[in-house]
Amino acid sequence: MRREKEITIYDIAKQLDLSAATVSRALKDHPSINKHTKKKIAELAARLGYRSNTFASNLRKQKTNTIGVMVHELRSQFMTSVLAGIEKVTTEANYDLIIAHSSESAAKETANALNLFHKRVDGVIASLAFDTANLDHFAPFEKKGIPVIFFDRVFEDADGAKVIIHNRKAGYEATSHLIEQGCKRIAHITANLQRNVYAERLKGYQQALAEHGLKFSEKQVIVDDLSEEASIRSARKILAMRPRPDGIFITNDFCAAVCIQVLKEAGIRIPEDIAIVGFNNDAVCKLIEPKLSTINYPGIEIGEIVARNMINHLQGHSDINLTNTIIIKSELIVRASSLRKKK
Amino acid sequence: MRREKEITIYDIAKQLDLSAATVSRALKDHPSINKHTKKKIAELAARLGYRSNTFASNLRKQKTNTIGVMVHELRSQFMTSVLAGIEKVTTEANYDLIIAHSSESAAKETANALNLFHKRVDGVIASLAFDTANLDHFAPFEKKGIPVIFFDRVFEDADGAKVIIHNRKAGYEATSHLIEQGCKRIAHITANLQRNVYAERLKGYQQALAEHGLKFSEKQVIVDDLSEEASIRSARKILAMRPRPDGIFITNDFCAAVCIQVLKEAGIRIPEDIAIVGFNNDAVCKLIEPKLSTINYPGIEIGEIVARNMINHLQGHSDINLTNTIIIKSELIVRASSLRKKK
DNA sequence: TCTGAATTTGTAACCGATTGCATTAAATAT
DNA sequence: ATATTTAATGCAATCGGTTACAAATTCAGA
Repeated sequence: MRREKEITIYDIAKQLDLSAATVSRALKDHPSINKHTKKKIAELAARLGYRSNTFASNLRKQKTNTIGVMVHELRSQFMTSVLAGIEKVTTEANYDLIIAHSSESAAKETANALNLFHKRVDGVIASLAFDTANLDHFAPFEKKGIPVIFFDRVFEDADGAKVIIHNRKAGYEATSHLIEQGCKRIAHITANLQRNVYAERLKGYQQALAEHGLKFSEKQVIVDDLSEEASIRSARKILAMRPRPDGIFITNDFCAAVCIQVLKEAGIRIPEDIAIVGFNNDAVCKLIEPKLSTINYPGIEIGEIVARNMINHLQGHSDINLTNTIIIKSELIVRASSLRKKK
Repeated sequence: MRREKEITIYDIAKQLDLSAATVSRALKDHPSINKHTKKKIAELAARLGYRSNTFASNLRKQKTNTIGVMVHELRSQFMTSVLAGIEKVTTEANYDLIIAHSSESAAKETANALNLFHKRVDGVIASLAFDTANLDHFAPFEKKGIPVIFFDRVFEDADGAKVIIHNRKAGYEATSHLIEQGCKRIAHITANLQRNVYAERLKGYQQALAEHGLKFSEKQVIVDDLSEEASIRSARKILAMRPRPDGIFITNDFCAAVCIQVLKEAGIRIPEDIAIVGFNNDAVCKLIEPKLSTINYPGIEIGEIVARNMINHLQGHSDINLTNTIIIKSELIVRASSLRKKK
């Protein structure tokens, strides 16, 4: 298991009686190298199993060809879809990814940002943690001119590029749909309202209520953390409400699935007694009984668009500093959990 | 947005009238540097916003501090759990990850291996694609002495380190459980039998049948690809069997969830008419109706153990070439989908 | 045959951190 | 006061690829 010596451009140069400069240029198809020479070099390189040393190259070029991705959680359908989309685009463009996840902790997010900064990523793609209160930890990137693009969880008022869906509109559509299905007392289960996604969905919910002459009450809004335990807690709160809600807009499919289960066990019929709309269009929507109405939040597309913008910026084809916000289409998908009226 | 000049150890050295060597040693806490000097250097480094250049360091040290992870699919609970486990351990040890996924294609897997090889990862952690037929594409790593550890989908007979569960035992327990619940005609839905995980589970299934005096028939084994469409196809095949099975051991939870849905729609009662056991213990198990019995396949632990072994090897604390196979504990979790008898 | 341009290749200085081998200074022993 | 350790720091080469600039070669046109 003795390691073979690594082949360098100097080895190739020596064998062909050329200079390292010529080999270097030939291997990257520089126009001023003779075609015939290029072919000889390429052949020998292949035969010797030459592999370019990225570190030497990066050191000299002062580029890392690496993009940092900061996410709040890896283990959700949505996030893995986003990552798959990012990966597709960046791989094609020959960029590496460093994926860092904060486990929903602002402290860990700060540490991750610092780490990526030290690793000298060329750009950062980020979705904020549950309790992130400001963007100070992204300041070093800005100071050095390193592009940062946010997606999903963002500060909508902050400067900087972001890719999001129209959360308010989505919340509005989900709630309006419940109203159209005859719901009069619609509750809302959501998470930390400091996060734009939840705050905006709430606004959409309120707007729909207002426009249809239903009055809004803070008591109908349950804020917790979307974990399994929180979901059970939330469902129990719904059961305890008097009068009981006849519709719920839940800001996450997994949470909705757990709630449905608790409600069903308590003898509630869905959608007859309570109609429910979730959010994200995770695979679980189609597996539970009844199937879950939801808002389609297309992770792959989001990932592809974020990554495409990043790459274009890094390669000088465009400038994200001129872009502020990109809004991706999302739409309501109606399934059995909210369908009371036959068309 | 003008980029500030990057600070190097030379800048620090000059300002303190020291040599770069001293600064380099001080920053990594080398014992032969005076405590007082170290403190001065650390302070100035912090004040100037110094960040070490990984490329220069890697180039000199001939190490990348990067581990390549090759997976067949990102978008499953199991795999993201494994990744979370790997990430936890490698981050602590200050290693980066490059994650490459093959989308279940052997061709893409080969390309990924080559890519990681050129990126000079220090080690590789891999789970094989659906149709990978040999390990030739890992030969370059072996030749250079780069450690490769396989997990989940492996070639059990091949040399090399691997981390797996006892799939045959798991298949045996799942099937035995169904038999104990009174099932007489037990079908098995699985995937490509070239993959050890499926082949072994099948063996366990056969063994359980044999030991309990039930006869095995190839007609009771359905092999497809575990996608949603395949799962529907498989469920329809079950419905068409005469006599109809009264128990099914399905080698994947998602597939089992889809099957249950199709069967329920056809009027089959679960578990009364057909009892079902899945595999993996994904979140979906507890969300569907009835809740799914399954084999707990602990992704996080697998990831942590694989990564821990890799790091220990890389740091010289142990040698994976002396290890062959690590078997992780897995166990049957009984839920409503298979529970016919009350205790 | 000679000149200027075009083509092709070479020279050498980087990029920034690491480390074996001095060297110097300070402390201890004789 | 001198010899011997011990502690602290410096020197300089090295890792491998890139690129501005210089040099050599070839070719066309006069």
